[in-house]
Amino acid sequence: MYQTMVRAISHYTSLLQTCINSKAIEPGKQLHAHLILNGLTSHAPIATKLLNLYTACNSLSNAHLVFDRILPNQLTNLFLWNILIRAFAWNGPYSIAISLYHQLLRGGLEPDNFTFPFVLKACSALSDVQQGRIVHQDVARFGWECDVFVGAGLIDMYSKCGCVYDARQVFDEMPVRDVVVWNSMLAAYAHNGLAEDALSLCNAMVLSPGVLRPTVATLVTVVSAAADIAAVTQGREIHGFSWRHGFEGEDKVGTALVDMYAKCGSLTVARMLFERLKETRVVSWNAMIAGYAMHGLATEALALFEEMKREGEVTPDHITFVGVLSACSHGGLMDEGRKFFDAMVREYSIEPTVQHYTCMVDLLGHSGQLNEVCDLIRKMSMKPDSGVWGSLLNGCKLHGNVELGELALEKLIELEPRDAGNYVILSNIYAQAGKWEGVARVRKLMKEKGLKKSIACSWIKVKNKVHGFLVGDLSHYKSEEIYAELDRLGGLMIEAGYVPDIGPVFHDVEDDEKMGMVFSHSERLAIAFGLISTPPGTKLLITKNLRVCDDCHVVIKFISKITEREITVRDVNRYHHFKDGTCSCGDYW
DNA sequence: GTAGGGTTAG
Repeated sequence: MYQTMVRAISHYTSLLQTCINSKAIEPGKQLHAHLILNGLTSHAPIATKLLNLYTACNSLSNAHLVFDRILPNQLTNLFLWNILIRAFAWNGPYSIAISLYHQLLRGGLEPDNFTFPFVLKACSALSDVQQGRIVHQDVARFGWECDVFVGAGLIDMYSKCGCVYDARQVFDEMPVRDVVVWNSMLAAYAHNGLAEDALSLCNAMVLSPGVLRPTVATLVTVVSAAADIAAVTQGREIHGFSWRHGFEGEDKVGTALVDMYAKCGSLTVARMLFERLKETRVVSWNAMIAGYAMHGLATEALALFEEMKREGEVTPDHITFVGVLSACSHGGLMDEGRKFFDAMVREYSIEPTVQHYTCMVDLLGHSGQLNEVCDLIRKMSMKPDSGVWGSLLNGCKLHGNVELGELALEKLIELEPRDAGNYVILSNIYAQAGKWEGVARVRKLMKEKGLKKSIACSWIKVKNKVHGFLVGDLSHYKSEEIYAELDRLGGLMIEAGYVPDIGPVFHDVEDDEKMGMVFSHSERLAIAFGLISTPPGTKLLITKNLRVCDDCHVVIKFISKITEREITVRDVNRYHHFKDGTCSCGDYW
């Protein structure tokens, strides 16, 4: 009798394995029904296969059902728990993974080095750091802190919850770290806006005596960190490093490099690397298209999109269209933008996301079709976010529409009440329209809420050192020469026909700022420093944390002509390439 | 028999 049952179980497990291999859920379900009739579902080998089948086919309610029928004596089988928790941690609902974990503990079982990474993944997916900390305590309680898999899981959990210092603490306390632990920590920095820390940790990793070989993931992470802060020098170093270490054929690294060079303004290099990629993948096309778009090179972006369609090896996805639409938006190509938006929905059956709507609002807003913007916003299937209202507000600023600007700010206050930048834009709209009482009202509102405009700051890298400048900054060791250079250029500019435009800006500055601050805006200081510190003809790259103001934009155009320099300013919104008195944005930003 | 990290937009 016992022999027969063992044979039957082995027979069914192999049948189920066939179903798992081919993800054949229907035959699997028939087998399951058969097994229920024969009372075999509670046997661990069968239950395991059924669980595997349903998780492989993403049929989690069935998996749960199987689990519930497992005999009480099988509930001590940790392996079964682990694969069930894994199923929910990977596919959701994530909260079920967590409640199963607690159920497991209540049943008196001890989680192991497999359980923790799974349940931590569920915490990450929910960004639930409280739950994550509870699990962390359990990790310590059960003595798994030194396990590299568990450690990487903890670092990743803290990182995804935005607690990068907790992640670092876990990292520091690990006695032995493998390459994935390092990669997790690099990613934690990179994804939490600490690109500089990611880059220096990468240096430490490469130099550390453990001789850890970086992996594709290491390089992809740090290249994208360099891209985030437009650190072209470090990006180039990593590029060289990856070539020397045999990663030149790795397309994923290649794509990250395409993105990095594009973000650093070297579009020719980006394109060259793009052409050298071996596989055709949609991410690579997207990176290149978006690269052109962010520099206002709409023609190139759209030509590449057409080429992508012609080659037909990859299908455009929703991110491709964010690139295409933002190319249209930055290039002021109204009709094309509409055409692509329609094509996206009709030909490619891509549901527009809020980003696509933001591009369209930007596009329509720039060309002054503000009523159409309102129609579009009404038609949206989701709640407009701050990006959408912010684009509308910017459109109102460009076209001096006070009423709609007020509406947009109202919505923005609901969504991000502490963002001073929005108030400043509305205040500028009032100022342009000569409505000084409106300016005063906004200022009062900001004061009541205790909001301060964020301090403008610009950076420039000269000889591998980053120099930062605040508005009106006098702290730089070359301050005197910087202001002298600005004075000298100011004279030349006026000769060339420059008329300062400080009207709106005067009403836009902080109360404690003095009139005339516009002459010492941070980007001008950074540019002047760049000019006096580099040989003639050197291109300058400046990064700014806010938008470039109207007057600075005019001034930089003059400077580019007078000094015969190419100047790139990467503001919070886009890139401006100044050359020979014009800007790539076509004065349109 | 189960496991951790990575690229494009915003």
